[in-house]
Amino acid sequence: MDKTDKTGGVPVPTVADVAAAAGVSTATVSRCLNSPGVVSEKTLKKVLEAVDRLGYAPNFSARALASNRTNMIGAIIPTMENAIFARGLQAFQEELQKNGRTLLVASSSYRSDLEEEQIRALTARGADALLLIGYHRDSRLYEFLEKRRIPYVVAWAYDPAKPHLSVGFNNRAAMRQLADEVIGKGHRKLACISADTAENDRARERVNGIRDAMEAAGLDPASLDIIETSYAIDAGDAAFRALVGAKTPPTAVICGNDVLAVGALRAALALGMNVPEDVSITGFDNIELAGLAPVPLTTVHVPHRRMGQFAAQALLAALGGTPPPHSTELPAELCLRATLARAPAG
Amino acid sequence: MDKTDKTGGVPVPTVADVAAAAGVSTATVSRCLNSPGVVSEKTLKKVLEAVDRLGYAPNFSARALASNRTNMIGAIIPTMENAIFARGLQAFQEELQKNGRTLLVASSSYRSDLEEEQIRALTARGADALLLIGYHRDSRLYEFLEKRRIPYVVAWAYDPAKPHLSVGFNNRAAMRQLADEVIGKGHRKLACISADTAENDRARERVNGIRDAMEAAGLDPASLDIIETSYAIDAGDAAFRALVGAKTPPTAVICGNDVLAVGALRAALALGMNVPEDVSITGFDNIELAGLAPVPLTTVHVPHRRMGQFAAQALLAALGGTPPPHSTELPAELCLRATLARAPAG
DNA sequence: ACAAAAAATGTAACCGCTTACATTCAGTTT
DNA sequence: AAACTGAATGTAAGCGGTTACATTTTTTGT
Repeated sequence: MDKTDKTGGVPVPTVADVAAAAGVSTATVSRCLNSPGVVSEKTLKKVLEAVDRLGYAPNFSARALASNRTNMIGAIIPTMENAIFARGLQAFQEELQKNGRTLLVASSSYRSDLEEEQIRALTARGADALLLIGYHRDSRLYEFLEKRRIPYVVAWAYDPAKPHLSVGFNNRAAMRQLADEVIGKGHRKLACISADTAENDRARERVNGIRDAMEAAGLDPASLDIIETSYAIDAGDAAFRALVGAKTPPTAVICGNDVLAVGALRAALALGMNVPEDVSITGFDNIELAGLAPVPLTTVHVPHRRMGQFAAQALLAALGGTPPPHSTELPAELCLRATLARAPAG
Repeated sequence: MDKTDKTGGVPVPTVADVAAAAGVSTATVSRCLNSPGVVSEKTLKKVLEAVDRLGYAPNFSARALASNRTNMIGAIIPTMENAIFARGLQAFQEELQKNGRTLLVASSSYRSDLEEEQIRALTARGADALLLIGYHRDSRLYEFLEKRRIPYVVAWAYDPAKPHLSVGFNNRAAMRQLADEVIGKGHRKLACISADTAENDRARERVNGIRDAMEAAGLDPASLDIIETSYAIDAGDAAFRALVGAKTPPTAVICGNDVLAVGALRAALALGMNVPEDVSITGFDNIELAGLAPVPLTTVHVPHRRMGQFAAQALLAALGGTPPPHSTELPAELCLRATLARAPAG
């Protein structure tokens, strides 16, 4: 306690100071803080009293070094910009906090190369476990994590065939359900605005879900017009204009997420079309925006908060050992609003 | 390299391994990584070669313990739920990343007690610097940070009178500007839906801005109906209903942020009112939602991304020493859309 | 009351890295 | 060639905790 820290700040008390103040050894202080059960009532009280008299707080770097765990959990998400992951991330963080863990965040901007970099960066930083979005990534990375014994959970997707711990929903089935609904309304000429499907398994599965529905309904899946673009309102707007400019414009445009759908909707209205009378538009995610759009969006409700919370619990279980973590499939439910209606006659 | 890590994972190479492989001392390895300038070309190459042959990555906890800096920067924001802080936080993180720092996140749910807890938690975790939102907090906390010599930046607000490093805009002046515009449209009976002003200086300043405008226009500031509520769409909806139920309902409802405004707008439309013919509604922030609401929202545009980026730069400067950091006032500009119009005759 | 078992506490090594200081080495200067 | 530099490298002492193991204290059984 008598030495000032390197930056000239105020001296910060250490275990040794607390030990001295309480008249015990540093080991006992450490035990009082980490496994209070094994020390006697009397010393526990004595030590805790000293702790808060001195305002002691353990140095996490030292603790991390000695115990080989940082109590930090990393999350690598495609973006924090819009609400797609924000709610889930918030829930994830709340759950971690409740359990004394801290959240490390990095964003990959939907790029695999950046994601890889971030995974390595966060593990180097000592993240005890990781939250990852979707399954698509180089198998090298999965091997890296397995070798290092770093627990991870794949969220926002659920595929029982995949060997990874995951918490999410079946993107393909959810979109299939929505597409069934669309087709049930008499739409025959469908189009789709999607994120890049090459590196984004959720986007890919959603498109597959549409194809499944078409096939089941006797429509040719190849007749589905697909535009792949980035997840932005303007991109949705532009894509929609391209689609309706085609020789046989679709009567329904199924979008890979709500952001694209809102962009498409904006374009439709700007072009003087009536939604849903002239064209139906659907989204995916059910972010706040969806219910508040100029025409409330028909979409698929994704259980953001529960996903975040369950993902945190799964990782904590994986770290703590008990009970063993298990993958969880959460339901994604149709959310029917105003942008979907019967196909115009013709 | 011959010992396996505690969890039974694969052995992770250490400086000692690299040193042995390169035939130098650990000090030299450390220097190659941290100040390559002071070692000879030859050894540098030798060491770097060994580093990537062994796949060595420094252990950050050890590094942090030894060097007394973690290269992690903490951000404590009220919420990640909606887009209010998300864009800024994303920009903040990008800038940190570009400079080899990692972002630690905690959210306070707009509660001072939780914020205090988080500030202490993140500093205990070793955050080298902190991003804080707004000025309002116990002076004990500021003293704590000063004593510990932990740089911090206050963002989303800018008040030259405050002694803290800050990056943001003048909430009062920005709202004043908007209120001037509202009053200029002939509105005389104003109301305001705000977040709690007791613990939220940004909310408070915004309300003060409205009062400034009223005073300047010869209106009695005391005639401003204020409802304080939480930042949620439903809260805005409920507050609006309460306001229009009064004996002399306002012709313009100025909301503390876009989320509240969208709620108010929803309520107005649900009540069968025409916006802006029957009532004007304004927001604040210009989040994505604002431009896409059923009636596009008149609001104040806040430079989210630049704030995040500048805040990061200011902290990096404070840590690096050069150049010395300085507070920055960014402009917040009026964003006139459809929800504001002339007051109805009467 | 005494030995044995159990519980509580202390001692000290170690986690992996940085860095002050000591040492070595190569190049100048005289 | 000796003495003197300054640059490059090595040695080893921490950084602040945790924890295996040793030791002391308390409890239990007879």
